[in-house]
Parts: sequence; structure tokens; C-alpha cells
Amino acid sequence: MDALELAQRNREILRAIINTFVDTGEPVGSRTLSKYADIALSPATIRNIMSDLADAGFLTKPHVSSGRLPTDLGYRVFVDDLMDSHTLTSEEQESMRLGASAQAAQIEQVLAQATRVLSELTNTAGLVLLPAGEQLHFKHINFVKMSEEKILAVIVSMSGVVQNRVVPTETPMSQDELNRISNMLNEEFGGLALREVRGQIIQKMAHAREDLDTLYRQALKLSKEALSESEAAQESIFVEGASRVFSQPDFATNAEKLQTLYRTFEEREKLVRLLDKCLESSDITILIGSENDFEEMKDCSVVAQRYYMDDRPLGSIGIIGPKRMRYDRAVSLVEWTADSVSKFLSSGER
Amino acid sequence: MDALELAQRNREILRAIINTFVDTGEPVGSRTLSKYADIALSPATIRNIMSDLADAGFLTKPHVSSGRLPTDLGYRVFVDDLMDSHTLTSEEQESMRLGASAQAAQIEQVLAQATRVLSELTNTAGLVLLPAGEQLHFKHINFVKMSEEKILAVIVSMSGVVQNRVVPTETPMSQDELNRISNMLNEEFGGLALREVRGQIIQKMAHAREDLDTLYRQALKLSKEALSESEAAQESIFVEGASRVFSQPDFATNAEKLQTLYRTFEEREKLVRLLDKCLESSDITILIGSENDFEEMKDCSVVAQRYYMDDRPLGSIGIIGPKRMRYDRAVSLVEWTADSVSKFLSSGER
DNA sequence: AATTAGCACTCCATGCGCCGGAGTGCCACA
DNA sequence: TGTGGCACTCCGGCGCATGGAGTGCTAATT
Repeated sequence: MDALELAQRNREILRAIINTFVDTGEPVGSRTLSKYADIALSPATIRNIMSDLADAGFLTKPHVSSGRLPTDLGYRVFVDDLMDSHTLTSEEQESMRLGASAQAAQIEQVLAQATRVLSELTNTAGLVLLPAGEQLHFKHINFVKMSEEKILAVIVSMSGVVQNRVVPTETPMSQDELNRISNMLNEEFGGLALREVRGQIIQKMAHAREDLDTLYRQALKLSKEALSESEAAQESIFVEGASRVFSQPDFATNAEKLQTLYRTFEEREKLVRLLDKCLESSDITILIGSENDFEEMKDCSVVAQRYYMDDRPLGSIGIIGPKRMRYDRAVSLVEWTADSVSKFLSSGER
Repeated sequence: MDALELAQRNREILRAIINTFVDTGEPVGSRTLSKYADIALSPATIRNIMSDLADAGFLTKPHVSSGRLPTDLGYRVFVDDLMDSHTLTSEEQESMRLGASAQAAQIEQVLAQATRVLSELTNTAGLVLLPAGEQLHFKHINFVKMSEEKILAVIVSMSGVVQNRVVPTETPMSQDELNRISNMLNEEFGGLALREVRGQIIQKMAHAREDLDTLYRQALKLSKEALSESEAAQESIFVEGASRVFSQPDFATNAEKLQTLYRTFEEREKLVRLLDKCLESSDITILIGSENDFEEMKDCSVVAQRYYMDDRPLGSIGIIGPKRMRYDRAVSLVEWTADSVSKFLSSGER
């Protein structure tokens, strides 16, 4: 029998195994399953089916005489085909009420809060990838004089992301001149993507040389520094409630796994890569176990979804938890969260 | 014999015990110690002395027939009286070279880097408490218009800390007006402590009412919002390399300790409290085991020191690690780091 | 009086064997 | 095709013996 066209009954069994395993965390045996209400088969029959499912690669057992548990592939067909979709309770929906409070003023805080709630509700770690430098659209730049040699550039994007950068300068300028420069740039570049702004600045600097007034030339120079690419990408992720993952029984007993997992979370860079991957698809992304490319995270699954502002994808938000998780709930919650965030960002509320 | 006036020989033994225990992590027995070069005594004699030290409360043993290890009190006298001061190698000093690089522009980055190096060199977690709202002195404020109802306030302190806050407003203002307001405020309040600025604003708002020009009144109102106390204190700590603590053998084997410890690190609030305490004294602060008030951290020690800008204490920087640590090295490194940071902040380099 | 050697004793860690429970795989039967 | 029965496997917990490290005490030595 082909793996993909399982008999209805087999699918039923596979689903039941996964559900109870997710529940209990113990490998499930044929006897346990036969007591399961929906299944009116003897243990022996179930054993045969289990054996078939194992041959097809959906189940394994930790040792020869133990119950079965799903493989990554098993989870995969479960998620793709077998899973009932979970409907959120109204409380769950309510927890995700965004904004309204005064401190939701900055986009980071909105995202941080959403992630925190997501983490609480799923009892896993919440992740959010912040709008990256490249995605941002220029709205406003402002310069503040810090000292004779240092100028603070405050860059505000259309989506409300604020970035601070300090740029050195040789030619001292008054705050007044800086204000004039700000005005110039804002008029000229408002609404463009940051990368375009950078491109245009470089062009203009090359083209028109001596014939421009000095203030304008300084404006270009300053903004080129301020918008330089190098410093943009870093630290663009929030993680909330990582300890929830560590206290899952799947890891808590194993000090060694705990260690490597912890280190991975601390580094962040790999988490960024994961969420970046989720950014590629407009569908919700589910990475089960080894489906992510990181050996250290082969016991974890990721569920993440893009969020938008006015139909433009800005970043992604989701969770990471043990492979053994309630995927139905995770999917619903992540979708709902991403949706809420998108609506909030796109609405006038901001 | 009084605890404080131990015979020289007993002190020698106590020091030796602590040194080897810190080295090996194993309870140390009399035979081991008698092989120690500096000590020309038979195991039996050493046993008697050990017994005395245990009676005085400096040593315990995990079970009746095992070697001895220091109590918190034992570590305390070690740190206060017995410890040789560690001289840093020139490499160690070199690692702490600050600034010079372009990205050291913002004070947070300087502190973050110092903490990272500290964590690496001591193989513990590095901590730094950032300058708190109250400590800061007003240098510059700047308003950026985000939308009709929202204004971004950028507050720069004398020490170079930059804060962003979004404040709502009912009366729309042009960027030009905002610039004028900035200028006003900067002239009027430059150099004052933030709390003073707040005080003055409230006074002025109460005093002069209708007879002032509207722009000035709006300026006061806006700045009052922007400087409001409530949002100031939060998130004022960096932690670097926490995983180093978790991988210490003292914790790594015990999954449960690992858990609670991890949760404590994630919360941060307790860490803030610890560093706050270190801020009270101008001397370096060492908290050994239960000397800190948190049950969950009774197996950890903290070594921290204030850092300054122009003789004004801004925050504190230090490490947290297992009780069993090289205190001599930790002290030297923390002192050296705090010193470097202070010098850097006070020099013109900034 | 201080130091040391000797000895009995305690406790931990390790390894081994045993056993019960849970579960499988297969065969024979309905 | 489904089911009951049975032999077999493997895990995990328990008890037990053993060796090693270390103490505490006493008696002998300096």
C-alpha cells in the first residue's frame, strides 16, 4: 500500500496514536489504544496495523518491546492530513486583544506583547522576527547633535520602527543645520524602501559634485553613513518564555539536551535563520524535528507565520517547542496572532 | 579559640582547602591535603584542624565520611582575609580595550561589550545594570512627528543614553513647531538631572497659566509626558553568557537546579535587585551564596562594582557564577572592567 | 603537649543478578 | 480478515555485595 493512500482505518489509528502520545508523552501500546473509545478493534489487530504504519515509516519504537511513537514523518502526515482544526475559545481570542493600552505605542512593544501571550497560551517559547532593515520603508529621519564629533540619527520607518545610530563627523554642524538637513531628506525620500534610499544617495553623490550647495552635500554624506547596511540586520528577534520549553518533560530530565538547547536559544542567530525561512512562504510554516536544518534542534518543532502591514510582509511570528506538541492548537493560535498583529499594524490604530 | 583569630596554621589549611576545592569541585580529604607541597603535616593532624574549622563553621561535609568543603562563611573569611590578590595578565587587560571601534558609539554597546568580555574571561555570566532614569542628566530632547496623533520623543542624556518614547497628542503640530519646542527645552533644562527637570516642568505648568504663549505651554505639556516616570525603570539590565553558568559542573548534572536557575535568569527582575544592591557601596560587592536574599540563587555568588562617569555613579557591572569560583580572579577582573568603563565614559573618547 | 600511626567504622558509587510489567510478534483458530 | 493465546524481549527498579575514600578515636611516639 502506498504511504499516501492509507486506508481510512489506518489513518484513524495513526491519529489516535499521535493524539495519545502528545497527551501522555509515553510510547503507546496496542492495549491502551484498544481501550480508546472510538476504536473497536482487538489489541492484536491494532498491533498488525501498527506494524504496517511502522513499516511505512510513520512510527518507531524506542526499543524492541515497547509501544510506538510517531516519527517526524508521522507527525508530518498528521499535520498535513489528519489533524482536526482547533477552534479557539473566546478567552483565547480575548487574550490577544492588542493595542488599546498606552504602551502599545511602539511596534516593538506590540510584537513583544503578542509573543508573550502566544508563549503563555501554547506553553512554548514565543518568537518574533522584527521588521528587517531591508523590508523597511523610509518615513522620517532626524539628526540630534550629541557632541562636536558625534551625531545621533533617528530613523523612523513607515511601520513605526525606530532606529538609533550614532555617526561620527569631521565637520561640526549646528542643530539648526541638522534640522534643515532632516527636512531636506524627509521631503526627498519619504516612502521609499531603505535600500532604494541608499541607492539614490549613492547615485546622487556620484553624479552632481561641486555644483551643489555644501549643506546638501553634507546631508547626503550624513545620511549615507546613517543608513549604512552593516549595522542593520543584527538583534532583530525577540524570544519570550524560553524556560517553558526547558521545563517540558521531554527535555527537563536530560541535562545534556537541556544544555545544548539552552545555548542554541542564547545564540539567537539560528532562531533568526529559522524565522527567516518562515518568511519565505505566505502559508503558515511548520517545521517538525529534523525538518529544520539544525542538529541541536532536532527535537523541536517550529510553527510560524508572516505578519503584514498593508499587505506588505514585515516579519514573522510563531513558537518553538518540543516536537510533541498540540499542533492543532499551535497552528490556530499562531495564525490568529499573526492575523491580529497584521490587522493592528494595518489599521489606523497605530 | 575565637573564630576571627585563627592560628596562622589553621588559616593556611583553610585557604588550601578552598583553593583545591575550587580547583577540583570534589570535597577535599586530609590525605589529599597532606600531599599539598606547602603543608608538612600528617593526615591525622590535618584531620584535627579540619575538625576545628568545621566546629567554627567554616567547613562542612556532604556526608559523615567524606572530605570537607567550605560553607558560605568559609568563603567569606577566605574572601575577606585569606585570598591572594590576583594580578591580571597583560592579555587579560588587553581584552578589555574599549572603544576605538566605530560601533562603540552608543553607551549600551560599550557596556554590552565589556560585559561580554567579562563573561568570557571569568567563564560566568556577565551582568550590567544600565544607567537608570533617575541617575540621568538631561542633555537633549528632540521630537519627531510620527503621525497626527503621535510624536516620538528622543531623549539624550549627558552620559550618552538614548531613550525613545512615543507620546500621544491631541493638538497636531508641524515638525517645525516641534523643532522650536526642542530648542526651547534644550536651552532651559540642559545639564539638570531628569528628576529636577520633571519637577521644574510641573512647577512651571502650575505657576504661569494663561499668560504664556501657547507654544511654550505645549512644550511643557509634551515634555512632561515624554519624561513621565513610569516607563523609565524597566529593562535596564544586560546579561551575557548565562549558558556558561549552566554548564558549570556544579549545576549541569542537576536538571532541577538548572531549571529554577534558568527561570531566575529569564525573569531578570531579581538580577536587577542584586545589582541595585551593589550600587549602594562604592567598594566592590561580593555576595556569597545565601548572602543574597534569593533562595533560588543560594548556590551562586555575585561580584559587582559600580562604574562612574565623571565621579558620578551610573550603574554597576559584574558577574554571577557558581559559589565555587576563583574569587581572586573575579574580583580583579570586575574591578578592572569597571575601571575601564568608567575611564572610557569619563574621557573625551565618547 | 603536640604529633602521628593504626584501626574500626561509615558512607558512597558501582556492578550484578533478579524479577515483574508492559508490550510485541507470530501462529493457529474462528 | 480478525482475534485469542503464548513465547519472547526489554526496561526499570530493587536488593546485595564490594571496594575505595575518608573520618574519628585511641594509643604510641617525640
